[in-house]
Amino acid sequence: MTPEKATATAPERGAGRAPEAPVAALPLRERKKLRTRQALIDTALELFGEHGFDGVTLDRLCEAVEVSKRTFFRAFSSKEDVAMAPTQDLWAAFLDVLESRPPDDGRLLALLAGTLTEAIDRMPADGWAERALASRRLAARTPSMDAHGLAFCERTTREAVSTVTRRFALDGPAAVAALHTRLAVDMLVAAFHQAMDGWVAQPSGHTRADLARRLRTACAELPGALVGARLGRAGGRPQGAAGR
Amino acid sequence: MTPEKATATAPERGAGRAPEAPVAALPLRERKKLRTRQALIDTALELFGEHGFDGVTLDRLCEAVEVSKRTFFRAFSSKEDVAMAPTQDLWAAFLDVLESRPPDDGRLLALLAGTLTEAIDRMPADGWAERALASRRLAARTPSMDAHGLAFCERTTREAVSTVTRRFALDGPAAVAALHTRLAVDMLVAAFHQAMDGWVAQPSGHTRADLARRLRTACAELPGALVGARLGRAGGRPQGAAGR
DNA sequence: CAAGATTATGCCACTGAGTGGCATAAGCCT
DNA sequence: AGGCTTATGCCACTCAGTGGCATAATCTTG
Repeated sequence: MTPEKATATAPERGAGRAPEAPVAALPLRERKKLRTRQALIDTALELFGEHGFDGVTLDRLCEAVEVSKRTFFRAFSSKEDVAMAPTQDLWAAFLDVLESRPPDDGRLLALLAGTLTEAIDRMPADGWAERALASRRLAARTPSMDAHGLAFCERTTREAVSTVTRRFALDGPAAVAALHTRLAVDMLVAAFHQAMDGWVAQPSGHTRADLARRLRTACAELPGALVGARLGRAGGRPQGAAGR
Repeated sequence: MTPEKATATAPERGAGRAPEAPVAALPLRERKKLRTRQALIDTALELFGEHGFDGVTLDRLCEAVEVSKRTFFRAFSSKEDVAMAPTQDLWAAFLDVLESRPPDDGRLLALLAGTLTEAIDRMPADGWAERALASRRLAARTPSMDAHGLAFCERTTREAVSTVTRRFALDGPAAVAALHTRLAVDMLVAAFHQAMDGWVAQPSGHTRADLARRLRTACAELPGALVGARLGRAGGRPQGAAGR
């Protein structure tokens, strides 16, 4: 009723995560929308973290942010959507970087890994890591979020494949190239998941830099997993655990 | 109300997909339950195929099978679930085979691929391929099914990793072995998806054998995707694919 | 700066998925 | 056959998500 709706909640958290547009210098209307959106994300992550994803109804969330449910669904496509905003922002940046990256002569996988690393770098320094962490921890214990996350990942993968196909020429017959592209992106995703899992699991030190480091490590392990992963001779000396 | 509920629909389609139990020789009660389940699957695939996933309400489906909605939810955990039964059966068989497979000295990925091939072989010869095809085509145009499918795949992957970890010793440090195992399973999944996509896309010849063949092909391409996928010199001769 | 065109929001009613409780009927066991 | 177990049907309910329409805010133009 009163003019200020979302203004009350999340008062000065201006730092948005708009990939390319400078936050200010936007029409007032847009800025307001972004603020509402961000307030919904922050409040949602907070409430979900406290009471669990299923323990908070949309009505409750909307009430907390002082926004109608109708408005919520104009900003997000589903309840899961709002809780996955950090991940979605990352991959949106990934596609963005991929789109503008100069052609390369090296390996496709290296190109993709570099692109994702740069995307991580582009995330806002202020609160992204915290939000991403909260989001991932939530997803880990919320099946429906996990499902939506996977679906989003799949959509993104397809888009990445399409972009790569359009922008970068691959050696070999077209059919084989298509196969390789898809598999390469899948491998990047697998490595990223691996990195994310480790990153989330650690007790502290959740920085973007550390996530990027873990991504590099996981990518470096890919060849080993493919070529080197041999089954042991059932009882061979367990020098295995010594390594770490 | 009348005693025969699901008997009317899907009268003689006895061939279930129970992985290990002989269909007959089960308590009557169980057989009835299985019949209802199968009737729900068949009718669902039929109705969904005709009117789209969102074009059929559960009430309509339940009415067609003459079963109450409550009963539906005792057989399936969600609307998506019923439409994904074929895929779920396949992976259940995969885990089953993996559990009872003798240790091996070769590559992990080869072991996994062989296991999945055997699982494909175990699917009922009569109608599985048709159901799987209908299910996949439906999933392709139904986001929520896609999401659920991915989530199921993820759960299965975790279980497979856990089984491999328990039953097969891997060379190398434990942490690296865990990494390799997960990545190897992910690669198998990627290859399987690739195979499935091609299989579904072809106009005819949807047999289990052909699916298995496509799986082998996709697995064979994995090394190429990892090691060989080089970005072309923008016109350099395509000798890249030769390496295999 | 005022008036009109845009566009976001709130409110209301509605569909449809999914759940819990309880009575009943079917299959099961002895 | 009679009692036990378990599946089913029915009913009422919660909650996610949508469409329509009136209102109010922002933007644009003269």
